[in-house]
Amino acid sequence: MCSERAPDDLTARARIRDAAIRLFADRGIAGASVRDIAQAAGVSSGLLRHHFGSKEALRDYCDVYAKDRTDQFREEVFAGGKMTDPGFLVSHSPEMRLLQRYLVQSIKDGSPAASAMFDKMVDLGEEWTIKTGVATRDPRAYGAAICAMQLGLFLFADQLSRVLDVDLGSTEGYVRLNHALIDVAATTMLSPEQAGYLHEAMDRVLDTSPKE
Amino acid sequence: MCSERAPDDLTARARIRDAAIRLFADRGIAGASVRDIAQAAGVSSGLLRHHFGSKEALRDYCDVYAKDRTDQFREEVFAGGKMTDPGFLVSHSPEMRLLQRYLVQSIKDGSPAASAMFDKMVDLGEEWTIKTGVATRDPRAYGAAICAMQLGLFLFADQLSRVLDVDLGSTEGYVRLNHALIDVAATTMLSPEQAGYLHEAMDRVLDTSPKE
DNA sequence: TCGTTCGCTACACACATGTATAGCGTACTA
DNA sequence: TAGTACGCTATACATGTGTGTAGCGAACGA
Repeated sequence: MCSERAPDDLTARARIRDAAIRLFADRGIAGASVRDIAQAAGVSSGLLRHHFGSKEALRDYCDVYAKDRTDQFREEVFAGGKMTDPGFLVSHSPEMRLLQRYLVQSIKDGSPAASAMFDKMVDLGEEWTIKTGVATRDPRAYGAAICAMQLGLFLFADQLSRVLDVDLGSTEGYVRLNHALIDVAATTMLSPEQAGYLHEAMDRVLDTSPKE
Repeated sequence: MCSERAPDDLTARARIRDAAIRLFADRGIAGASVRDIAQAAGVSSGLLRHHFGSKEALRDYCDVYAKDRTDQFREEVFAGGKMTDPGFLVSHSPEMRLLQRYLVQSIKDGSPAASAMFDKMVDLGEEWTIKTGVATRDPRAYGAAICAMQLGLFLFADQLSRVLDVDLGSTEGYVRLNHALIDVAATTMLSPEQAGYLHEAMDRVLDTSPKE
């Protein structure tokens, strides 16, 4: 799709994997059947089983493929000397955007491999929070929250496309949303006074509702 | 659950609705079968059909119920004179938290009623963005983004619970996450210079990749 | 050249799901 | 008191799903 790829990677096995990633990303893991995937890859469903054994095993394979491919792409970008926020850069490639959508679905449904990736994301988010000195008493929860929010965004792509009246899969929609996200990251939605008030309110919640 | 409720609302019909909302919230719309819902409500699946006609109709009923109930709760809170951010307050009630989780699932899967609720959320977000003078050129995208991120958070509750090692369904976990969210809303993740640089980078993306 | 592996298809099995229908008992009413 | 509407169950049907198996043809090595 993007960088060089082994020629024999256009085999049926690779086509199945690509079709699976696309359908999983579009419909969620449970929403894509093995027959749909096989048909999208232009093969029989038996061949899918022949190559991967089961739907779950196919998903595992897609997990490691998506992770490896993403890491590889990230390294290429870094090696290319483009030293801006990697989190933003990675998603500029259509292939990376697809893999990202897939990984979000996979993380949401919670496979071991995907959960491990989420853990790593949160670890990085926590490190970043501490390193940059964000004003929070709970860097881990802070990092986890921004990770989950970032990922959650992808799950509402359809709704966002409708509300913004632009296809978020297109470059135009993608750029428009990212401009907004930059603004979200660069602005503040609560004043320190408001934040303090809300923190106190939350503590009161903890005190007044010990039951449940 | 929370405020007063008509006594005859404990009928099988109501139990089905409550069970549906709970299972839909936990497993997603497609992930909860009518048989599971019926069993959770302690009735036969035939009765579910007798009362609601179809799974889709049941979902529609849950949509309007959740919406009405949320609006009602919000009004009660406002009438009670507690004038803090309603967005936060609403979710302090366990029932409201459940309904919120249900609505997130329903919006994600995109029923007409749920889509209308998302539209309204985005409208409010846009208004708020303009009214408070947030520094963005695209208030609608800004409002839509924060709505989607807020909702998306709920879809990763399991992952967040694992990573933070606390049950997000408990008051303790809920409070901890909300403290972090307040910090996210009160802090800035990008300096104006960084934001400006990224905005320029995004514009360059728009220029350099007209194909696709 | 023969045998074996391998990519691949067709088909079948068991099960879950949404939907549909027949029928039973009770409560209310004319 | 007879009839009827209603709440409710049991069961069946059609379909889609993941999985399993039998078998075919080509390629490749002994």
